[in-house]
Amino acid sequence: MKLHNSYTNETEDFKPIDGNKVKMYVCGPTVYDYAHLGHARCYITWDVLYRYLKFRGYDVTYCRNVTDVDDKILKKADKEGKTPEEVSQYWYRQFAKSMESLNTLKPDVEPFATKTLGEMISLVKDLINKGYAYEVNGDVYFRVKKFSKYGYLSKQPIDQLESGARIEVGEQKEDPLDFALWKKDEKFGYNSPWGVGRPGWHIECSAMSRKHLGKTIDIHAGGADLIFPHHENEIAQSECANGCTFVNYWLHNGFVTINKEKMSKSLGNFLTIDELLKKYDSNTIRFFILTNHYRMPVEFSDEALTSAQNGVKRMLNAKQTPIDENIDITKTEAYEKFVEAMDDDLNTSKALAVLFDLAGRANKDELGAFTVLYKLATTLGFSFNKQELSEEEIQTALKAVGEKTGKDFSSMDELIAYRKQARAEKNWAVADAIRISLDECGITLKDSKDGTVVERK
RNA sequence: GGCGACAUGGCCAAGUGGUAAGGCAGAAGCCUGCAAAGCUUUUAUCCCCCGGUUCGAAUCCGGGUGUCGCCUCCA
Repeated sequence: MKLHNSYTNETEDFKPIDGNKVKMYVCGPTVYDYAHLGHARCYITWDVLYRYLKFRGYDVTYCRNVTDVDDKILKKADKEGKTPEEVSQYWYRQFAKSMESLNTLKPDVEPFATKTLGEMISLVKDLINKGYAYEVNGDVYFRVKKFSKYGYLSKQPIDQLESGARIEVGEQKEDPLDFALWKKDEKFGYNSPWGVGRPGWHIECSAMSRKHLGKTIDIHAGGADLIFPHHENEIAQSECANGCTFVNYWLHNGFVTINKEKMSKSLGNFLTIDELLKKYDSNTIRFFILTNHYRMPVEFSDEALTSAQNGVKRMLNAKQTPIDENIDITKTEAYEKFVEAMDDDLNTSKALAVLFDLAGRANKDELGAFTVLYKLATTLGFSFNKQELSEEEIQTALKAVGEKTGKDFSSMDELIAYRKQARAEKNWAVADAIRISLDECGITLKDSKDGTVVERK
């Protein structure tokens, strides 16, 4: 399989360090606010990679950290009169819920920064001992100029970076390029050899990655906005401390844009996952994201989401047959095409075309087509679980139909039976009134040879 | 200013040297009491513009134009 490595800027053959074992790290969220569609894209993309690697037989260890020590968390805690732990715990739960709603798999390891402080401190110590870092009045900085490969990932000439670098008030860096590994913080800090303070953001990932996956890992992924400075700094820290390559494959996803601008917290032009899920289901959001290649920008619009909704409906509403476990899907042409597409740097757009072809064949009663569709679509993280109508929805609908027809219905079955009778008597007016009334309640009624079904629109 | 990416039908999008996948929307037909769903058919002599290389380019090279991103926290 081939993956595009941001470090070399080339699409390379993927070869794990150790046989079929894959160590994969994804930069997780800083938990202080709602996750938005941009986050959804990132975590869905890497969820698909995780699922696909497993599908291809790799033994994957997926680590995604939680940054629970950060200026923004402290600010929020201060503002709301809560402890930083209360804030981060609350928002972590929200994040976890959103991820679950989006049908992403839980990472194998989900470390919290505050639970990895020992490793961070030992990493900073290593860097100081090797001369790559220095302490000034309780702050510790990394000596960027000592690491000759600095700027390689972001393709930035060092002199260019230099012209943009600034020393903030209160900082005592040797060089404007240097970045903080540890910041003095007497109010919210933790004990360290340099006094009470907090870790810098970049050291967190270096430490959590080393602790849970080791010194050299196969894949490190995240949003393209993390390339500089976050990932650049991680490389500097890890490679200087460990004396070996940090990551073999750097993978970065593109942004979600809205009105052609990057969707982000700072611009305030974001849609939260929760808001979105009120209007569109998780399959729709996943489909919307997977129609584009993961490195390309994706423009959000309601039109695009509606188009995704219609598309995914066609794909997943294919005529279902029981899953036949006797079918060896790897022997099918669809599997070959699917794998060829996905092996090519996760060409999900092409992979979806394979699924549409299978859906069409399932609808034409081709034996086994649905089984293959089911297995491949779930590999991309789509869910075939139809959301049942809730009791509340049913009661509301029964009431609405009751008012229209002047009849009391105690159950949906009774309603359907009544309508069946009406149809048998060619009482189209009643039959149609019921269907229209249900439609107004957001429920679609379909008549087919096999009977009548009702489902959410 | 430095660095990077992108430009394909009404919309989204794949394709990176051999004659334009797929989805959405639209149209026609079949099916249906009518719908919905499904099935069948149908929509780009052309891939931002101008040059060049080649038997042959959307695909390679040069030059434009436009859009976006990173260079500060950011998925």
